[in-house]
Amino acid sequence: MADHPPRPTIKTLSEVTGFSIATISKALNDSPVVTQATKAVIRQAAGQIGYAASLRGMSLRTGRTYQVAVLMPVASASGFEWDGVDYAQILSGIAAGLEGSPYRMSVHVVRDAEEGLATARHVVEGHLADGLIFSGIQAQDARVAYLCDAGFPFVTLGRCRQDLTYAHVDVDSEWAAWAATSRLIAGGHRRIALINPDPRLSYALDRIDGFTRAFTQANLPVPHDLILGGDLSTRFGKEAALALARLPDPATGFVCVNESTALGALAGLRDLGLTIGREASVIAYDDINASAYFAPPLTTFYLPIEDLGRQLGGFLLRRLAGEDPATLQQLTRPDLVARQSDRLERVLPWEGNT
Amino acid sequence: MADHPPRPTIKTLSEVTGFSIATISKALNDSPVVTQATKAVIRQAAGQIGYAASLRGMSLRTGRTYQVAVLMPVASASGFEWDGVDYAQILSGIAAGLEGSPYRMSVHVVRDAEEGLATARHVVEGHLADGLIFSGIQAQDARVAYLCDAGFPFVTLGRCRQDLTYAHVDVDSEWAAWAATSRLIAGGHRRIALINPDPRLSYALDRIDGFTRAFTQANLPVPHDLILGGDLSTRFGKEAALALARLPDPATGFVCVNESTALGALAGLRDLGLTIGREASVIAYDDINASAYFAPPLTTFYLPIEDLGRQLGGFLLRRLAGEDPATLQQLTRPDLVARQSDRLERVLPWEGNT
DNA sequence: ATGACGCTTGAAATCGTTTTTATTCGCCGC
DNA sequence: GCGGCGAATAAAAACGATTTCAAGCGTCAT
Repeated sequence: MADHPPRPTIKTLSEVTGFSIATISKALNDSPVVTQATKAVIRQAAGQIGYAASLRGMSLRTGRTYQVAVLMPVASASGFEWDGVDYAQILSGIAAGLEGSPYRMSVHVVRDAEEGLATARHVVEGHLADGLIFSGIQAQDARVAYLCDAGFPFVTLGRCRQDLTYAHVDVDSEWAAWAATSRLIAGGHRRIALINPDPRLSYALDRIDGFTRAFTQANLPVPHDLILGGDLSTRFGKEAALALARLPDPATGFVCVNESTALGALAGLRDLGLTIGREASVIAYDDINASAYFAPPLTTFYLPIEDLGRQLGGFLLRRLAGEDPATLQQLTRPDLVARQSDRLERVLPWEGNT
Repeated sequence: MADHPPRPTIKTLSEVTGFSIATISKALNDSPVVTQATKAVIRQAAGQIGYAASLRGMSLRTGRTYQVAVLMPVASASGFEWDGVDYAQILSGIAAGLEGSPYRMSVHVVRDAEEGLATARHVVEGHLADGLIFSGIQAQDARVAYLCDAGFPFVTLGRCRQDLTYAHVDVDSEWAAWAATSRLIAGGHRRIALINPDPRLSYALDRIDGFTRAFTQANLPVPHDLILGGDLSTRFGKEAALALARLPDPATGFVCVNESTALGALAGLRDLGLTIGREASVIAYDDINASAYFAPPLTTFYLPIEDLGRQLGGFLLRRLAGEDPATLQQLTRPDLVARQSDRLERVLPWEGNT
């Protein structure tokens, strides 16, 4: 190991300037008790010798860690199948939202919701971080309940269905599912499938709500038999599409939860010899801009997940500054990106009547 | 905020057991100066009251942070185009490799190599972590050189081309490119393109080497004009394939750097009305198991990136324990996953001669 | 003249560990 | 009987910051 020159501490700065360490500390923290003149001298000297407060020292004294913990879900259950979620982009956004603050980001990998709760507990009880960010919110979410109860600052990507006040950023899944379904209905589809994630997830329920609303608004029966919940893997998308398209009264429209499942659905429909855009239509949530390159390019609802991450980071910072969580809530509506035709081109028996 | 019962410190434990905090500390660190009997008593009591040493305190005293920093590259340059890299899986692997140790993982987002160097410097000089893990190694990599020089423990995913000894995990890209190219040559292709990443990356050069070796071994001229370097985006894959397939003497075989570019290449070739698997063939590196669902399913070389991550974590732990970096080096050969036909089916002028 | 009062700065305590040094105590040898 | 030694534990210093409280020092009213 090469030996670096020892990094300056507050003591070094004290010797250099002649002020006591107490004054130095107060000056650098902009305390009102020290004169502007003194502050100026100290700041100047600090810049001069390249002093930066040691997070370790601060941390021990203040009890704060200057760390933000992020719970990153990873779908090891499905054997690391691709799930179409670019979590790196979310992390990138969070980091961007934290930029300029002294907070750094630590990432904890969690395999499922139970492990998520255990990790949250661990972080809180071990004071491993000052705040928490996580996603994959369930309708009844034990982590949200626990953290609210513990009074620990956190922001979630997604909302649970419990009556709790907490900071969150979310996407209007109900609206998106409604819009996607309505679009397919307008294109002549009647047998529309909803390829959904794990039904315990809050946004899975939101999507079902939107899906249902589209049918009731159009005065059509809701095809409950075409709602399938699974994981986000391409494999599930394919299996689901195959099953749904092989029914006696098959599905012709598919509202997929994301691009990964949509890719699977396309593969399944292709295997059945169906031409997408003519005999079947697929619509998806789009996190990563890949559906533009599918065959055919898919109509999607685009979520700027990097922006959402940025919001998460920003909200957590404000929450840490003491802001009321009730004011830190945001709902984003995804943008429609129309690509492939959603029109069913075979003869529609009900066409004449409309 | 709800108030927790204050977490037990070493002082609490001292009061409970009657031993001094010095003895407690030594006992828990298994120092030989304290008797087995005393250790047993102290450990028992520690378990009883649920004592866990505060990382803050340890950190301040020892100078260690018990953190491992990971530099996560994010391709914001291309406007968050999908790059087909599931960094979450790598992080998951690293976390798995770190499991059981007191080390946690902090993630620093870096946009390019320069920022990577700046962040590495910041981590080292600010003592933000005890070790570093990063990827995207360039042939001449400033980060590797700096960290070697500073004597800071690190492990890389990838090898640079400088004569330095450091811990690393890598994939045999030379071999993979050779194998992919050879396979296409055997399938009758002569105009084979290499869709490569940024040519400053070390593995980009490895791939060119393997590509070249396949041609020289087959006594064929190397089509230097068909080597294109860009980013990992689907967009680049498409643009590259379009350009290469429109040449007067067009490429018919495409060795892509990953599934994202391969998806783009497929889209481009499809736009030109070419049938993949008959008039053109595409082979790729496969990180995420998505190519099985492409049209047609692609032949790939599969990289188990979660395993690589695990190795990275394990190696760093051993490096932190003082192990010689020369013993912490590993090269993995990816597995061939044969899917689509690599055979060129139009009439081959040279077929008669072989 | 003196005590109270601002105003600014300094001394000291504190956070929870580890590590160096000191202390206690029994025992052995002379 | 006493110095010395080894083994076990205790005391104290240190890491680098923040925070509480005290101190110095003009100014002004009494």
